[in-house]
Amino acid sequence: MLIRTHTCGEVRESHVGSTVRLNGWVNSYRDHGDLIFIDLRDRYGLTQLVFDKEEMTKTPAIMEAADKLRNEDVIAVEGTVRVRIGGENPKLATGKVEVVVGTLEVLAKTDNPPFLPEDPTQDGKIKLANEELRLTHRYIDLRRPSMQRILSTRHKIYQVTRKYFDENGFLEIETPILYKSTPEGAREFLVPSRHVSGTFYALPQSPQLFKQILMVSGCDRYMQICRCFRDEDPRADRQAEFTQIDLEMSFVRREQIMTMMEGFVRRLWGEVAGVTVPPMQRMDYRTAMEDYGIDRPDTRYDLKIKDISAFAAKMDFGVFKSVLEKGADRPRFYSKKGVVKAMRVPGGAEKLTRKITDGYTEFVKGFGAGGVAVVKVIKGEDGSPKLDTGIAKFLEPLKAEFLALLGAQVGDTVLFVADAYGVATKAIGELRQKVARDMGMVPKPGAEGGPWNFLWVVDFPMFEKNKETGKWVAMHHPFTSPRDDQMQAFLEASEDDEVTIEGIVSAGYDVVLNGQEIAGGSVRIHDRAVQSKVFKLLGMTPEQAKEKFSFLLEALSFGAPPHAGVAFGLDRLVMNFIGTDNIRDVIAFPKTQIGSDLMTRAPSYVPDVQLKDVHVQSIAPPKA
RNA sequence: GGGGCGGUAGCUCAAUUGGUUAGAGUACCGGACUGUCGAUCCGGUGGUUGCGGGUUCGAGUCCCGUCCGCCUCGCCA
Repeated sequence: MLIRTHTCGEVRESHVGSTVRLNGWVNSYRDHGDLIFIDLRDRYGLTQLVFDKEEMTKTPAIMEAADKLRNEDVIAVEGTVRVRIGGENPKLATGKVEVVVGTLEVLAKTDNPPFLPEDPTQDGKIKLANEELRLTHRYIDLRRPSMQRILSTRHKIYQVTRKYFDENGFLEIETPILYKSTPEGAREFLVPSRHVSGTFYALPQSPQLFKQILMVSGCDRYMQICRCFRDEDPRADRQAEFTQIDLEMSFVRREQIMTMMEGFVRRLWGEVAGVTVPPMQRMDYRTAMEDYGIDRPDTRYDLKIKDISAFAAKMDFGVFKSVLEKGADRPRFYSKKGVVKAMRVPGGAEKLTRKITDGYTEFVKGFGAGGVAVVKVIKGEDGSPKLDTGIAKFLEPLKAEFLALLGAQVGDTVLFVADAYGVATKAIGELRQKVARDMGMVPKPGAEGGPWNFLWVVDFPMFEKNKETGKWVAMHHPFTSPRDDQMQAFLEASEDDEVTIEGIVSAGYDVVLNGQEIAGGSVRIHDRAVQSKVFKLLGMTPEQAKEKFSFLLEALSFGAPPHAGVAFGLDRLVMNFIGTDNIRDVIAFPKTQIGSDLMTRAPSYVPDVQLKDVHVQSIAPPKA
């Protein structure tokens, strides 16, 4: 075989006159009979090859072989670099030169490929094949230049991550993939044991407990780029199998680990995107929920939400009145109290047509809310603001107060959602994001010059009530510590003191980037008594806690240092750098919505003998 | 588990809204061509319209079921 001396991306004018060998795939061919051009591709780029009959008088067989070359054949060539005779191709980095082939070796002929690994063009003349087809033949799809760029960006992130944490004294330590089942939170993937019939491992949702135990082990600073598994339905930005940058530090409190994380974010964006990340803002959970209706606010646009319940109570509008009257008045975050929330949309009067705002009602219904009330502020005949459409007549008697309350001006639309606190908050929070998109207020970061808005969200509640069971569940996870100044109150709180427990704030923190959670973590509990109390509040008996987490509780009782940690969603980091909304784009071999790998056709049926080995019997009907 | 969208040559899409033999571009096959770079020109092959039922004189089109893919609600400690 003609082993390559250069890649297809590096041949330049400086190579003119020299003999080179190239290996790669036929990207395209232009056959003029006795003159054939081939664009040869590898992951570094394209180089034009020329097969010229006049130069092949001694080896005419090469012309015949070149004539038969087709897209995606794999070849090796040896030839001479020269300046292009037909003029430069400015689209290619190698566009000033070409290689006149003297020797051709066909390394592999291809069958007619189901699609060609071409990136879509701006003009729409080249379109991507179906994702389904591309995933089935992912080996072809990954040849696309943009997929190669994604894989290399991902690689770069791995390298910067390891370098940063290595420089800061972190040890990279692998934790088991065959984990203990701890069925809190996400549904787990189970793996049956062959040695002990009837028992199962679970694949880790995260290496949470092992990394805490590494702290007890004196490892002091740990990191790992690890695969995590959650057997829940996926979304455009969620896969059952995903990658985290996982870490944990000993002898720190919240401030120290947040500083370490910010340093990482700054390094990563600096090295991968050439972006200087300013000091990150902080927002407490309560403010996020009140002003943005979500725990991961997108601060690239303003569109703040305002609770106008007190004002709305003065309106003679039946819908608002009945909402405000219904619902138990519970004091904190998950109050069932009826509220009226409003959002002023600057410039909305023109852009948000009746059709669009009608759509908003359908939209919020999806989140359990009844609908969206609308009012427009238009210019009256005397030039002063006038309320128009929707609920204008109900607002008219309180117009001045209303305009002042929301700072509404001519040209604005104000949208209202009235419902129980939790429903209204969620609905208008989601609506806020939709309105921002509809209004064209969401700039794309990176290439389009939009901002990278990083934000810490802190001071989450420790616990929330499960809507169905009415039991306490940990908002983050049950190993999260109360904030230091809350510890005393937490330990002293009686279990049935719901008001106090609901008000306990944790030492957790999330990193939010442009409305997306990219990392989350917390100071952990390192005191066995605190951990036991959390388990108890979550409804676990001491026996159950012991059965599930005895190793943790024991570890905590044998000298556990104060520690804290974080996990970054690596796939989402890549998505941000690449600018895609599709997580499958940034994973080499992703799965579909029902968890199948279209290329390998996993999952698959296995022979009964294999099941018998692991003491499992399938209750599913046999399938051909 | 719920809601929505989609599946037509290898690929990307059409098919006058139920009406003749399901078309086009591209890919592929054959031919021509020495300066192309989306090469061009000429000719050709290629379809159980995802699958199974039903309605109808007649179904790619309507109905039911099913499979697959995507988006989404729930879910994701």
